Amino acid sequence: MEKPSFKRRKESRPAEITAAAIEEFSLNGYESTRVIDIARRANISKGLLYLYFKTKEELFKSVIRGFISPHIEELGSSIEESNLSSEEFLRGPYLNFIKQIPKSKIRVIVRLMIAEGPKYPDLVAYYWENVASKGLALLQQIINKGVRDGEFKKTCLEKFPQLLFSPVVLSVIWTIIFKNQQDLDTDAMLEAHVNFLIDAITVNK
Amino acid sequence: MEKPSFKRRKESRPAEITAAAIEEFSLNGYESTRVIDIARRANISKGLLYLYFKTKEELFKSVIRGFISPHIEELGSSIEESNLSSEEFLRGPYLNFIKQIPKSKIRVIVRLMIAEGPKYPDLVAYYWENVASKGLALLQQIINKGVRDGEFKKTCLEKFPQLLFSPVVLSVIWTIIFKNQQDLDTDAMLEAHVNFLIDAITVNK
DNA sequence: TACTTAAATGACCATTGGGTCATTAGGAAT
DNA sequence: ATTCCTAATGACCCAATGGTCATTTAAGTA
Repeated sequence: MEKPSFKRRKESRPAEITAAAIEEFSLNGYESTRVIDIARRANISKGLLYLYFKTKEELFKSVIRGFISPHIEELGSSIEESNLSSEEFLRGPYLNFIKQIPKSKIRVIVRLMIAEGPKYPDLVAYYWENVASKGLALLQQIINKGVRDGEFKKTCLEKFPQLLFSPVVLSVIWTIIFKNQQDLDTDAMLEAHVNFLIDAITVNK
Repeated sequence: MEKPSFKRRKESRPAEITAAAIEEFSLNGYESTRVIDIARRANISKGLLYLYFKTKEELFKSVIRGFISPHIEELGSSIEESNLSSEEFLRGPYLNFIKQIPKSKIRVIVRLMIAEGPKYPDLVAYYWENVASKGLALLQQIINKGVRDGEFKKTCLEKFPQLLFSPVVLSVIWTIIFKNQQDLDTDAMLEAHVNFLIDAITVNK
């Protein structure tokens, strides 16, 4: 347990540094985070950090990329279980997935993308291609399937699947900004929204 | 027109500086914006800027506060015209109001609040008290009135008026981040959303 | 045990950028 | 014209920080 002692651990270093970096970046954003603080949190010297990452910027990008991959997986696996009806999918895997978003560290990514995105277009492009566009396509797919199967009516959700997702965005932003002003029960809100939508677009009655 | 020449213009300086600051902050965020760049854009020296604003941080706060006031006015005046039914209000003044948000410089404020908010709690508090909470209250008021008047059904919008607003947030974020990836017709989306909601919650049929 | 490799250190460098202040000069008043 | 006040300047100061590199030391090997 103790301080693991400053031994040689080539393989585990990058992950440790990355983890430390997430913490620091999430605390202060990119610019105000000092490399030395990341190094200290990772229990290494500044010099060693620069042995594994060429620059602060490279570390930053590495952090974001590393953080995204796991979520792609998760997204992918949701698609697999698609023997469910569209309604079942939305009420089940989809709702569960989005419920955890405002509570997870995805907040950090969102904050960093908004704050630093304009300065790192290649990062945004990466994020778009690997996460956002895929998520959007998934939503569209689900909705279209519902319509095709006669489960859902034709609505603006076909054209703007973002509307299904927008409360998630609001939840994330809210928890970043207004955490100390007013709590928002994001679970309840997201669930209410899904119920509301399904109620509004299902065919029968 | 020419360079206005470096004359004494005590009264107009603060506004000029503030305007320049908005531009620069919106370009680079808070940290990466250098005071000298703001000064240059305002056609003054760095020293003069410090005659009108004690620190970079004070200037930052001043910018945000100055930017918010006008929008409070606008919000206020919307309430005045409340001889409209809730549906009319939503389709009319409300829709017009939100349509312009993703196109206006409010983007800058949102970006800065997300990026720097955690570091300036007093700014967030100010923003919450003067803008966010008021806007939320207005929404709630409209919805409640609709329900009271028998115009709307009882729905989750009563408890989560944020759901009415969430596509606006998504639009703003989208235009900040994915401007270069994929355009989003925010006008169409916001209009579609309002129509959709009203359709789903109006009582008759 | 002696030797070698490279992981790890931290003192150091160079630059950047917020903030200051002695000095200059516009323009109003006499 | 002369004087005076202060808006305006920009050279300067210094703390902070990203990045480097000569040196140290852990650990594998013969």
